[in-house]
Parts: sequence; C-alpha cells; structure tokens
Amino acid sequence: MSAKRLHLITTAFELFYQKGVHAVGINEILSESGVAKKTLYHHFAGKDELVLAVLEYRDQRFCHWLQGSLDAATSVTDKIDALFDALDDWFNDRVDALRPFHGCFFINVSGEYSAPDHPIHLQCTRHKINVAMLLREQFEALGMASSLGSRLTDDLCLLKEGAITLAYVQGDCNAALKAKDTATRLVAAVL
Amino acid sequence: MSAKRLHLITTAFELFYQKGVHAVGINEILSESGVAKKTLYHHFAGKDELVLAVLEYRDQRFCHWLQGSLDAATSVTDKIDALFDALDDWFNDRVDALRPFHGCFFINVSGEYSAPDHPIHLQCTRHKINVAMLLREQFEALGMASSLGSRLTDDLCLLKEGAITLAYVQGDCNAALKAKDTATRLVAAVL
DNA sequence: ACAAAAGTAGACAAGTCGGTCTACCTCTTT
DNA sequence: AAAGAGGTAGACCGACTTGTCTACTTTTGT
Repeated sequence: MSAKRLHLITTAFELFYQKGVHAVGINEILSESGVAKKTLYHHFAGKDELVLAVLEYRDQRFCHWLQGSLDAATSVTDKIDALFDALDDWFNDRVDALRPFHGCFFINVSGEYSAPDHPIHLQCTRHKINVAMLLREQFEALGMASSLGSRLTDDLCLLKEGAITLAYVQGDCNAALKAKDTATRLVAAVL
Repeated sequence: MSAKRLHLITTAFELFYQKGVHAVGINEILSESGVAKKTLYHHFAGKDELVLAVLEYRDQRFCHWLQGSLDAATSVTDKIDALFDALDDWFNDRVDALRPFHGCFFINVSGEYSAPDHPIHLQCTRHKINVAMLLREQFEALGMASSLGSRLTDDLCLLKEGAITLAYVQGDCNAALKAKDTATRLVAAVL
C-alpha cells in the first residue's frame, strides 16, 4: 500500500467521521493531507471509492482493537465484561486508535446512504456482520454450544448498538456500563 | 401554521430522511414542493432553521404514534410487547405515518452534526429523551415503583436503539421481534 | 543508468450550494 | 377602497462541488 494512499485514507477518515461524508469535499481532504489532486484520482476512481476504502480501513482497525480487548478474557462472563469495558474506554476516549469518539462511523455513514443495495451501505452492513462474527468466535473458542453462543451474540450486539446510540446521540458516557449491567442481569438466568 | 410552511417541512423531511441533510439542497426542496425560494426564506432564516423545524415535526409525529401504540396496553408485559410490536410495524413499513423506514431520523441526522452542543444535535438528543420520558410515564401510570420503572425504561431504550440499528444498518427486519424476546427474558426474573 | 511509476501544483470545466433581491400578484382584514 | 401580509418566478451572487488536464519533478525497480 502506497504511503500517499494510506495518508489520504486516514485524513479522509478523520474528516468524514467528524463532519459526515457529504459535508467534506475532495479539496478539503487534499489541502488537509497535502496530497495533490492528481494523486488522489490516481489511487481512487472517485469519491465513492475513497469512501469505500476508508470504511474498509476503519473496519480493520476497529475489529483489531476489539479482538485484542477480548482475547485475554477466559470465561463467558469475563468476555462480556471485557466487551463493555472496551466500549466504555472507546466512548470515553481512552483508546488512542479510535479517538475521538463520534459514534459508530458505520451507523453514521449508512445514515447518508439509505439504499440497502448501495455499495457504501453494504460495506457498513458487512462491518456489523464482521463484529458479530468476531464475538461468536470468541464464545465458540470457549467451547460454548453453538445455539447458545448465537443467541448470546445476538443479545450482546443488540445491547452494544443500543449503548453506542445512547453514548453518541444522548451524550451518555456511562452507556457502556449501563449496558454491562443489563447484560449481566440477562445472562444471570442462563449461565 | 401556514400551509406553505407545513408543506416545506414535510417535503424537506422526506428528502432529508432518504438522502441525508447535507445531500439535499434548498433548490431540490423548492422544486419538489413547488414553493418559491422567497417563501422559504420568509418562514425560515436559513437551512439550519428548516432542519430544526423538520426535526421538531418528526419528533411530534413519532411520539404521537408511539403513545397511541402503548396506551391500550394495561400491564407491564403488555406494554413491553406493544412497544416491540410497534417497532416491528415501523421497521416493516406497516405504519402509514412513518413509512418508508430509513432508520431513526434523529440518529441519522446527529451523524451529520457530531458537535454535542450544536442546536441540531441537541434537538436529536431531546427527541431521545422525549421517547424515554414517554416510556417512563407509561409505567408510572401503571403504578410501578419509580426506581423499577426507571431501570426498565433504561433497559428498553437500550434494546430499542439496538433494534433500530440492526434493522437499518444490517437490514434485519426481524430485529424488533428478536429484541422483544430479549426483553422478555430480561424482565422474566424481575417481574 | 534508465525507464516506468508515482508524485507535484494548480488551471480549468460545468454544475450546485445557500442566500439575496427585484418586480409583480393575490389574498385577507380593517 | 386601501393596505399589508403572504405568495410567485427567477435572475443573480460568490463560493464551493467533483473531476480532468497539462507540464513538470521525484522515486523506484531492474
């Protein structure tokens, strides 16, 4: 991967994440990154392809961070605690790789591309599926029954998305810990 | 309220909801509604004020619909079922007043205005608080203890936001019924 | 060493953005 | 009858939009 290409992606991500995709022009990305316009159009066919590359970049960064946050936990309840503690770190800007928190980039971007079959919306969908898969694999690695792991993953995804929205739209910086409490009560009966 | 003003608001809402605020220009709203530009700037000081008016309009419509969906239920479990059945109707375009479903308008818009103190972001925050208040009042009207009602409301809001995101970003049209199942398991221990 | 690839600055095109303004028309109220 | 509010159409403004292009320089691999 070319250094210029990566620089364009990281600069574009920061601007898109803060202001939204449609509110950021190509020229702003160019002047902010110090890259020439010709170089951008050498690497990307157009703005949409840059957006797609930015989504892929963020997906990898996010999943890598989340996996690292969960790997150490060795029991189901520890995994659940680790998940919401990680979210709490994210919401409160204690994660360098994700800072500053402006909600979920993929939720924000899909709000600007509502057509479900649009490539950009599809990329957002894929990210959410990736995160769910990552969680399911964590429970499978613990030897959890497949049906139980699937339901637990569904429940946790529901609470995770809810916590993100509460934290971002309502500015509730304790949303992750509240969701952790809810998750704990939810699994108390099963486990 | 002037008929022209209302017409501008409803037209702007449909376009904003489908394409996002920044992707829709004043001229598009004008040509779609058939209203003159001078008339728009007679009623609104600028685009931001129109956006604010649209948010207020949608908040009232949404809360009115939700309240109507919950009023008939006479027990806590019935209220919970009614909430997620209502969401299921919304997600699957069975509610004329809200159709077509493109996620939560307030989540989408706040994704375009990340600054927490921006008037538009604040209006989105206010909507989420309004919905939470509406839920809490439903349980209070049933004579539920205040602390219990508060925690139940928090849990349900978490699941509701999660279901909206799953339904919109992942295109999971069964998200509301899944969340209903999760909510049922969650309260089974308490009630 | 040399050719190809990747980079630079920035002019330019064609169109859209939010917003202002003139000139005129049509209601409603006193 | 008169007057003011609310409406129409659309020209116009300066700034910005994505994207193309020329002419030139730097970096990289063989």
